[in-house]
Amino acid sequence: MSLPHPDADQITMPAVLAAPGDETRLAIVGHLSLCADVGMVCGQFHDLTSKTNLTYHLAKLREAGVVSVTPEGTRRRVKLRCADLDALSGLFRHHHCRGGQVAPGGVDIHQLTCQSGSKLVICICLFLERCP
Amino acid sequence: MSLPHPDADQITMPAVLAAPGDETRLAIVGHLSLCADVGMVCGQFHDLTSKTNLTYHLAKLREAGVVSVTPEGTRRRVKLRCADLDALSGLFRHHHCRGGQVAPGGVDIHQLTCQSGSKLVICICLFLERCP
DNA sequence: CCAATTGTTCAATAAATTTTGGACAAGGAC
DNA sequence: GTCCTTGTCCAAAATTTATTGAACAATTGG
Repeated sequence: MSLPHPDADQITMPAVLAAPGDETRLAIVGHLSLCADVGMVCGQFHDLTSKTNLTYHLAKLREAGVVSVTPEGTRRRVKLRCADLDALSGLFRHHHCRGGQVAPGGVDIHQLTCQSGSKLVICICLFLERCP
Repeated sequence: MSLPHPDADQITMPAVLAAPGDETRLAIVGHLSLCADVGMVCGQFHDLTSKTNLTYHLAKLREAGVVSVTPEGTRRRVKLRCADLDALSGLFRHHHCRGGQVAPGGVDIHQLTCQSGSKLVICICLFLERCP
């Protein structure tokens, strides 16, 4: 039975950026980024934290849409949702650039709205490829 | 009198990524990213949270090395440390790519060490420009 | 069917983080 | 010098997050 994951259009940049804002989850994402194609099974993270805590943190990452978790017998395979996150990032860059009339002080960032109609997405440009 | 800021070589990727892992600080960084050249003064964030809480969150971002805070009379100007963060990001990409022999399962990410000798930096590749 | 393995659930606990509001400090304007 | 504005400090409270370990569930292998 598959686990609940947010649809691609339900993934928001704040949630995606907030999810790794914890040392354990950051380490998990770091490991996964090195083998994005095949992912990893839960057992491979046991040196990071306890089994129980791992369950907790992987749920956080799954619920944020950062990873997908797929049962494989008694194991579960975890992968970064690269395609969805790339799409989110790309979509965001597109809109951020469009809205990118930067004025000193209070730019109304509410004008930055994703095309998909998802919740307001706020950028951390320094982590993303900047507009040319 | 200037406020204490970490030197550029004391800024670590985990701290930089973790600092915006809070809705309020994420919003602050989002605002700042839209006017990176001139930054903003504290008063411009008052619609985000209370003055006291703002003091707390800006201290968090300053201590992580994400922003610089400069007194200007009774006001304080906050700016993203773009140059330092770009340097961190660039340095990290350089080393991540060098170390980037990706094997399924347990890649020893401890081999990924910043040239500057700062603490181990773990990448969230999906947020950074990928290696060609 | 039983044992082993993997991972989850649960409630409780601990730790960390965020928020609060009044008092306070520093700089600027008059 | 006084008043105003901006932002800080402080301790306490509230909220959130992370961790724990035993019991449990599902799958696999024999």
